[in-house]
Amino acid sequence: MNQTTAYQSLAARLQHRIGNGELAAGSKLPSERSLCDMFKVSRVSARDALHLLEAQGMIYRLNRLGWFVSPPVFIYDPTRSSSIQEEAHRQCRELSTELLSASLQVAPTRVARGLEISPTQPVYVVTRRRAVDKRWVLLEICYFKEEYFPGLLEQPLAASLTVMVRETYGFSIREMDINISSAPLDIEHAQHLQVREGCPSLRLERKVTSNNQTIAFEREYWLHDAIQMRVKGRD
Amino acid sequence: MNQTTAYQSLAARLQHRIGNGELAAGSKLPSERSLCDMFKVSRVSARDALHLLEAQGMIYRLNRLGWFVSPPVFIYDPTRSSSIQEEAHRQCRELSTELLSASLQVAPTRVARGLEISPTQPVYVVTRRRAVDKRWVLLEICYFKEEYFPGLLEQPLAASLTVMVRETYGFSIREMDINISSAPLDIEHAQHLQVREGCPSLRLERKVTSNNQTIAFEREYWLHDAIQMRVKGRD
DNA sequence: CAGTGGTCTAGACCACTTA
DNA sequence: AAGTGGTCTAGACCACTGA
Repeated sequence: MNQTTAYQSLAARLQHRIGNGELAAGSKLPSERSLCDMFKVSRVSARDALHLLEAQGMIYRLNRLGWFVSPPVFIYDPTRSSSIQEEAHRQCRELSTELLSASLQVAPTRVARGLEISPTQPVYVVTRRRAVDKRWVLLEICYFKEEYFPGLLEQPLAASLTVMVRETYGFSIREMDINISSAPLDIEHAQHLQVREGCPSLRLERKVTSNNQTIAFEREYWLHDAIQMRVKGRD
Repeated sequence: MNQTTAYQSLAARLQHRIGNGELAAGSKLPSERSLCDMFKVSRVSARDALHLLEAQGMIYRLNRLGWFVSPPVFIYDPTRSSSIQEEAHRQCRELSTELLSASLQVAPTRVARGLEISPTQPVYVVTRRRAVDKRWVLLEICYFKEEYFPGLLEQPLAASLTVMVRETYGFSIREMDINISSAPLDIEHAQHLQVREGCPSLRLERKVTSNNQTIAFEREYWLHDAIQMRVKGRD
């Protein structure tokens, strides 16, 4: 009934090669034109197959660089008390972090509302990108209330912020409100992650409170195929 | 720098018409060939524009029926104690439920592990699909431990299962383990939701426990652009 | 510079739905 | 039967990358 079209059968064959390890995780696929020759299909069909596998999270692309086999998903608890760093170590994944910017500036309206401050009040904004096994998969933007975090810009901001909040500033985090949705990446965020504008992502918003004070607000954009979330829920 | 290509400018123009209400939520877009004529582009470019808007969650398609403007996202707390039914009512959304199948059968390995039973032990399996504002957006598969739910197949299974568990069987739910990930729909699930095989979805797995007993396991597949999740987290 | 993916054209046939 | 989206071909040029 199904699997009769050219692009579906090409996708199935590639999937098979990925499954049996002929194409290893992280490795580059043959170029689109090679695939056309190898499998006797037009480039449109080859690309349709690649798009299908991309939607399924089997492969991903780096803008104009090529198509690559996806590594296993990263498992993540957004209500974490532990840092992503620690989590990655537990899963034997290599994690790297790059600081993109850090400054004191006025927060977007929605963030100001989350932080319960006036929209004209400046906050610390820290933007970073993070890679799991060398692939950039996470863009994070953290907003810190100025009053609670004196001297924040002098801290080592490429290191764990969770640890910094806990140890340098002495906050014990007890409650977090979390919001998860699917959202397209805008052009700037997409470029940082080396993907196309509009690429679907999992957006996670987190309001961080300590002793009934909202002290920070974070926004994370995860490439949708790179992450799996675990939440321990209570009634 | 950007927005110079044919498909991007077409996408932008459609987005504008959706934004200003010229194309209302739920309404059908002009056919692909009409768009080609109207905007003087090839069909490939027109489809690229539609795919972009689809990835952004602005529009969706029903297999071979056409493209439609997406209604607002449904907001949902997966650690809910209230039923989806009640939640929809609160958001003034119309919700409908259709029972697809219900039977006593052997559970898949992964589910048996979640339920902490042997892989050969039969469980009640209830499959349903649900629509928000007439669009099928959710496929749910519930596995109930046989011993805790005598006579389950005689219950009104198109009604709220949350309420049934609570009132007919007398369980008060206190804890739930939840797993959220992006997953492609297999062909059977896709057909029930009238979308294409491989279409990305948000998959939610929930282990339901009451008094430290695992009584049920649920799996939900949400169309990724239809839902936003709110989680109240604690440390 | 050669090769890559990204974009694009102008056609075509098929499977399916609706009238 | 007419119209839709789904698939497909065989080309083409461009922007960008890496050697």
